[in-house]
Amino acid sequence: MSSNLLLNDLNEHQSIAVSAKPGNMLVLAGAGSGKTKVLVHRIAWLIHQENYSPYSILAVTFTNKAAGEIRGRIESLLRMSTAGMWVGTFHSIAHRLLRAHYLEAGLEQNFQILDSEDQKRLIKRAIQSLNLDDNTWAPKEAQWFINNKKDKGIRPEKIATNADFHTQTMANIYNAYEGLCRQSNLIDFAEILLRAYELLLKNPETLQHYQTRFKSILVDEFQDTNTIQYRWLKLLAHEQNHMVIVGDDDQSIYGWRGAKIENIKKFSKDFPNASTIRLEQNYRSTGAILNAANNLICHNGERLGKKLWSAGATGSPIALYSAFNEIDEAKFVADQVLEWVSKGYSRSDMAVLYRSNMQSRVIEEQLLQAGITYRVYGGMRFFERAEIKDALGYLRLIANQHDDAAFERVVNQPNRGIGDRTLSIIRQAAKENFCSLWNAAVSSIQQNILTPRAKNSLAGFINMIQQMQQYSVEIELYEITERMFQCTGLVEFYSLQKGEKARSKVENLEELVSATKNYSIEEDTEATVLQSFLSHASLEAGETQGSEQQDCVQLMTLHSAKGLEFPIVFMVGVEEGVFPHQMSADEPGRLEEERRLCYVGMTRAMEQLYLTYSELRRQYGREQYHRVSRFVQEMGNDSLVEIRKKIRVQRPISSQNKKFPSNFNHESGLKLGQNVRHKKFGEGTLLNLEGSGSNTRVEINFKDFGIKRLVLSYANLEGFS
DNA sequence: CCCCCCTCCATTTTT
DNA sequence: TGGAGGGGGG
Repeated sequence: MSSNLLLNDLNEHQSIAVSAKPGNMLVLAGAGSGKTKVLVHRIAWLIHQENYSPYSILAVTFTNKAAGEIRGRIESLLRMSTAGMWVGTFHSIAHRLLRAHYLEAGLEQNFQILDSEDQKRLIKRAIQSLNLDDNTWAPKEAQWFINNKKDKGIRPEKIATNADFHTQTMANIYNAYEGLCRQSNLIDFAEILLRAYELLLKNPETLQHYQTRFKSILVDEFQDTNTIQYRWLKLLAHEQNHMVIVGDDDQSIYGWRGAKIENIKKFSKDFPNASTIRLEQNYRSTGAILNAANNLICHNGERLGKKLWSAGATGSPIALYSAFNEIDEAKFVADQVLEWVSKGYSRSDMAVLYRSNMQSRVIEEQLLQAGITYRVYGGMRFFERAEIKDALGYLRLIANQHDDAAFERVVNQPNRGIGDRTLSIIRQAAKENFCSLWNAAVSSIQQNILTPRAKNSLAGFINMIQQMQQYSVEIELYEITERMFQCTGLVEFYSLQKGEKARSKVENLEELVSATKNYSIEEDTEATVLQSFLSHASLEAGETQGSEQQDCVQLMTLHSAKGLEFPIVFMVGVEEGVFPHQMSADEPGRLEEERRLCYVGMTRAMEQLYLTYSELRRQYGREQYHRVSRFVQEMGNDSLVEIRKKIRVQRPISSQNKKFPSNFNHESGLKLGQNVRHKKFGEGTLLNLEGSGSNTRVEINFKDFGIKRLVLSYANLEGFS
């Protein structure tokens, strides 16, 4: 491949970035400026022009999707396999290091990954093991605390002993949780990064090996790196290698989960010889959209500075629609979709972007009513589904009996008579002997401290796992899975249940078998295929929906829209309190992140951007008036045009009125709002009446006792007026 | 031991 | 308003 070909369809700045002499480089790449293209071409350039071995390249991303895209584009550009190249997410690369150096990292060979749900369960156990109340000490909050500390590289012993009681207790929970993880040979997501960092920090020889191996380190979406990710990258840096970081401070929208926008500035400081290249030419959006986006983002202070421009047409102005209520807003979107479809656009050319997931409901209802197919992004992924996690739980126990998280999950799933009573005895034993639940279960069978029934069931369970474990070394992965389904009765359990839900669960389990059939081990480690598959399942949770729909409107949050583009974009709920969100509006820093989120949303649109807001919105069961978002005004009015529609939509009669029309007559002869007297509670007003005959229930607001629900036939009410 | 009802709560998400 | 989780009852 000639250098010409690699630089052929690049603009001046892209070309400079791609063909620069090897050295540290910061590429500030605006939205739609060909960031991935530069990354991919840079890698190709290093290989072809600078004679870098693919083996010496490390490319890091945040999502599997981005990593896959880089891989695919390199492969099609260079027509070579990327097998020797390290291209992956922070987590997958850190995991790869841990696999290769598990001893130095203080792990056992068969360590497995804990996803956030499992993590929460284990934290809950840690809380209980400290004899703390898990209502006062919410596992969710502790989980946040622990992950937050890990993201900053802080271990429990490093948390000041003179800290306040709350922090102290949290540190204790953190510590106890770490103990449980060690015992079960498990690591959570944050731990993968922290361990990999500590591995390199504590083993200079290993560090040196990778420093000399990776001659070029390329990082995508650098503005999203957190403290530990940055430190890890900095460790890998060396005089003899160089780093190319690509990012956009204006698109930093993950501050709330630890991303440090400052890392970009830190990079320039820590690598003073790094050159900076700006990619400002946008190939995606019309001039009108870019103009408004630029205007908006100028309201943020402390920017590195960047102004998107386009060589293309100005296009039509951004359309602003002021809806009467959220139903009207959704109807407007549906109407416009139909109009664009009639002009020849595909439904999949259009996306509806919203700030929070709950906003999708009304939109979905109206699209459904208009007969428009749609797809909602987000939600359960394949490997996160309960039935899949059950199956994986069994596979994990087969791979490692001391995996407490897996043990807890499947020991009584499907029900085999090992209830909470038995389990708490096992948990107690495990706690006292500092051993895994598995060992505790085995010894409590031997010691005869369980009821015969429980003992039997438990012994059966232990036996079953042991047997499957024995088989597992001889047979293929999919055979292990199929056999596991037979032995555990998991598929049978779901297929005996009725309904659409149960049917899809069985289908998912079958899908898991085909996933195991298709799986082939990616890299050579000492890990077994089973272990490797389990890691794969944890690190790559899979698609949201099993099968891609053909042609449908895309519904997603603004966050999940990052990196995507659509000819037509609807940004809905552009109101104060919704966007910017109420909870982010007060703090200047968080407001700026909301503004960046708005910027990200706008720059998704290629041809036409709609902004809609609703004057009246039903939220949390009450109606509230909203003003248009401050962001709209900040966009300036030279690229905006307001759309008006004549039809006004009335809200349907509220559900309460539907249930009880005004002429409602109950067989009891009682009327809502009527005064009644009760022997014990005295006088009150009848609020509600449900059911009939002996099942009739009443809700009464008593003067002295407040609202009570009673069964009418027992209440002996006396009506009066 | 399971199911139902009540209460409480309510951004954004990847790995 | 609606979903999830906890507690109580059958």
